[in-house]
Amino acid sequence: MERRLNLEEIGRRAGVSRSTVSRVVNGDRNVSSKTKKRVEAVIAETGYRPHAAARSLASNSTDVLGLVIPSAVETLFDDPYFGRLIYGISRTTNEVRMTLTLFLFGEVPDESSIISRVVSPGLVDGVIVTATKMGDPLIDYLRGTNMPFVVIGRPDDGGPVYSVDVDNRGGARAAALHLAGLGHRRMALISAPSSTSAGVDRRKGFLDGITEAGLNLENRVRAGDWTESSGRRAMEDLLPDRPDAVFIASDRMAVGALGAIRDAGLSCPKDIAMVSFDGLVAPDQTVPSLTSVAQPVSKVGERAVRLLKSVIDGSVTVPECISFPTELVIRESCGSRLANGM
Amino acid sequence: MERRLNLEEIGRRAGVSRSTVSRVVNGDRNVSSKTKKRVEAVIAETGYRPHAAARSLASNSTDVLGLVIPSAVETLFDDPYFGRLIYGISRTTNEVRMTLTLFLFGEVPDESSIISRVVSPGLVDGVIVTATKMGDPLIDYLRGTNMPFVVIGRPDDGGPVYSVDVDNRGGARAAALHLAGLGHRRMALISAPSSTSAGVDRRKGFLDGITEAGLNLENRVRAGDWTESSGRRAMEDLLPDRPDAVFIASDRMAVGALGAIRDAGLSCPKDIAMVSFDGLVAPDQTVPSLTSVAQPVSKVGERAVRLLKSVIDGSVTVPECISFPTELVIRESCGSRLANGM
DNA sequence: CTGAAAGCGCTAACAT
DNA sequence: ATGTTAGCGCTTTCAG
Repeated sequence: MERRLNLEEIGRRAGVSRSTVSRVVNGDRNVSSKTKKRVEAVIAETGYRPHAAARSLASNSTDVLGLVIPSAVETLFDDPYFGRLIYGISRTTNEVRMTLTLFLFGEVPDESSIISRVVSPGLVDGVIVTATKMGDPLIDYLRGTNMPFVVIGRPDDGGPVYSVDVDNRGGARAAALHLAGLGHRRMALISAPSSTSAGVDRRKGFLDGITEAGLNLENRVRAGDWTESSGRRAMEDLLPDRPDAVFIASDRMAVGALGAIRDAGLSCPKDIAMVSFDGLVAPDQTVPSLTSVAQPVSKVGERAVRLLKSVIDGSVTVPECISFPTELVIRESCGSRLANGM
Repeated sequence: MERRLNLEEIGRRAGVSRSTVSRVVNGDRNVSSKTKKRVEAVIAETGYRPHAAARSLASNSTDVLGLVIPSAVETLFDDPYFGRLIYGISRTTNEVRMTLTLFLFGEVPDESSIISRVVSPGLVDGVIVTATKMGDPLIDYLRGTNMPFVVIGRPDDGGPVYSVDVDNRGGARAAALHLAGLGHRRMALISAPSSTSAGVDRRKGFLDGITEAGLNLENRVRAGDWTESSGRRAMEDLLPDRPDAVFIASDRMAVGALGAIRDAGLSCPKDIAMVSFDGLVAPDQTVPSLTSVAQPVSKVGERAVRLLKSVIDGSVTVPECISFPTELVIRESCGSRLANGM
């Protein structure tokens, strides 16, 4: 009859106690190398793997971390942002030898049942929360639990949290100043939803720059929803107002806008110059290539994991907001190479 | 002093035993409604949540399922396929009240350590394996364990597994016949990697159709790697051979190819007709809109979850391969509307 | 309908 | 360096 493969059984076969086997498995130094060899041999030949749940229960730590993505179902398919972010998070999670659990909120009815699972003790050691809508109750809810969490983005109410963000405002401001420096006067904005912190900050930053340059937008402002088609529609809607340059709050929307410009028989950057945000579209994927405010997405993911780990193990205890700089990557769509005679 | 919140403590406060509380939590019918009310009240006011690890250990089931995506890092960012698939899987996982854990293999060194975590008992009840390279040892490895698993795609060696796939071959064949019916004779193929089953099957299917139509491809075949830029390069490389129509094994690559055609001063579909595969690009995202063999990606994900659940709970015990039909969605890029005078 | 009691497989403090 | 022991919080017979 087959015995269940556990510490006790491995110990029996190796002629040691279960504690010793546990020590070997966990790399405890207090084991003679002779014993260690023997135990490792038994483990190898039996294919023994420790039972994760038992280990979690006894050690009160799961080595699992959760990634919560609420209400972003539409853009998740369409925007390379989340793929990149998940990649950065996943890679780092592997690196620190943990496991990643994904909590994707789709429709609203999911929400409460998922939330309660997120904070269920013994499932994850901590969570990363991303793409939170401004005023999302999730943050407050998490504050009320003792589940460690890190927010990606800027939580709206300014309350103390651990967070990782990029300098959306500064990046968008730089875009405005760059376009103004190129001589554009009738600038326009295609913004992202003001329900997200990135949307709000990029809008503010662009307006900062516009104001600094002594310009204004008049009515040349349209709202997109991160999707390519929303960018196209916004651009179509904007064309009658004859902007000479436009800042678009995401690459994905910019790709849509490029289509609208082309369809209207106009040329970017000659008729309309364009700067977008993200830096996630390769130069050879669009004509013209996109001048874009690049954000280090996978670094953000990596940092969020490391920060969360520090919060979990108690090495960081005072809320900190990490912000990564953004960088204006100049390519063709802004027309500055043309302007410089290149 | 604060007591730990567990079954025992809830029972103490409600004046019942821990067993009764457990019954209430798990919806056991053998509890008087009076007792049930009282216990539920205590649970609500204390915010008690059962300890997942303890539950897993005692019940020998985690209610967690794993999604394994090996070696697909490049396309994960770029191709809407994985977003859609993850969405379908995640939605269904929520629906059946389970939790989803993500195992993303990045670089090779990750692999063995992740694999061993995947099959670690007490972590997940079963896994869905996707995007497996042909000949990937992972399938064989999983066969050697008693971890339930479902493969998305077609495992290469034909051994018995539970799998969910789409009719790649039939769909690609339909594409060939459609183009042939439109009168094209110098057809071309931009294929996907032959290291993947979808790549192989779409290629075979297209060749089936070409042969049936009494045509051949001569040397008008190029290989892409699923990315947009590979599609662009392949198309550029193909143009000197003057194809009058091309089948491209994925939408993403087709978008790249469209750019190459445009840059060459040619027109799709007038100069080159095009049919691609996936049906994942909205009609308004490209000009012309893509005629594409649509596959029901999120349904595949949903079915995989349900099948896996059946395997886990033992209600399905004989390996079955589920295949979803594909559907040729005719839009502009194939030129059939022009041909019909529409 | 409810309670008592025996584990699930592991960790960690303690003892030797 | 190794073994002993007492839980971790839950489910699940088994009694009653």
